[in-house]
Amino acid sequence: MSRPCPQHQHPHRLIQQPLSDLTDKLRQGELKITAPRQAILDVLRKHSSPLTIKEIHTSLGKLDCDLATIYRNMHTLERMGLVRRYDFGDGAARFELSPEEGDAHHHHLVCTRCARIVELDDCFLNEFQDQLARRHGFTQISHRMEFFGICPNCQAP
Amino acid sequence: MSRPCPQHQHPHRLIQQPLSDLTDKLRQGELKITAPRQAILDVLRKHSSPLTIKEIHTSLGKLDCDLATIYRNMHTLERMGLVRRYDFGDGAARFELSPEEGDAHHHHLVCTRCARIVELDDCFLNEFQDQLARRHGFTQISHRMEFFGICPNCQAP
DNA sequence: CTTGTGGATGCAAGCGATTTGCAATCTTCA
DNA sequence: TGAAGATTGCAAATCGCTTGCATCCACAAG
Repeated sequence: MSRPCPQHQHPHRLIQQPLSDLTDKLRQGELKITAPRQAILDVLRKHSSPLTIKEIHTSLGKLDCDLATIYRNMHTLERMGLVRRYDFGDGAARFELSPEEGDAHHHHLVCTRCARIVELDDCFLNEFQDQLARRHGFTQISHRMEFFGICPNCQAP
Repeated sequence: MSRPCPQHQHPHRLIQQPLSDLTDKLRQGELKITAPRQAILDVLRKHSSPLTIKEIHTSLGKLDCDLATIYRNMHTLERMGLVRRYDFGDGAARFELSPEEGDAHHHHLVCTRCARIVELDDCFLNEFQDQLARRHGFTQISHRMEFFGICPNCQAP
């Protein structure tokens, strides 16, 4: 569903080797392995919570690539299913590495004071979405859901 | 919680008359009753689904006030609790009149093709939020949740 | 190892939504 | 009616993000 062009299989991809590394997945998606690309994935690997483009950019440090490059890459990686996009409603998209194949997606609990992010368990909305589909005749139902609050550290003493 | 300056009660507000009209609520919030303000509320009253700033602006028709005025007013009205802000992820905030006092808030099911919006029933997340609060020590938990899909009319025949 | 080709990048300009500074205007209460 | 402060209009600025274009680089074919 998020894998592009399955009909244009290149020879080396017919060998179904285990794809343990993100680099392999890049190759599998016909993407060139470039320095910015690898660096971005490294940054995401090092962080557990979703990062904004700006945060990714500063985390890149010495490999100071253009913001446009990061924006373009996030689109590409998202289209490939390697990263997941979140929207916490503050106007800046956030990205994190997709959960391992087969894992359900999850949601977040965000502290509105310090921006600390708690990753919640698997999503429980599948059944509800099925209900919605039946009741309203919609197909391909998806959702966005995030929780906000004030974390223990930020509550007045 | 969203009512500002309760200590500066003006005489006429001490008479607890029923506030049937939004105009009264404006007055109660120490807001001046201006033409743009009334017109914006009229527009929202006439529409059942959330409107973007642009939609509000064109709906205003002959009372063609500045976009900045609408933006500023939406902030003010939101802060007063008179309107509610929604974010469907397309980069434009949407607003609708707050549900009547005591009514639970609701969520939306948005068609990603024609933008048709189905208003869903009362929200069922209160209990889950309480769990979150207990488990993670957060307070004042709120959430955003919207559903997306393809409505019956937009599905290929 | 050299090379051709298309994808990828950097740079700068552009875009849409939203915000803000400021002077002029209007609502409201005394 | 008049003063004080809120509100508006206008224009410029911001912010996140996108795009056009020339250059560059990864990579596989020779």
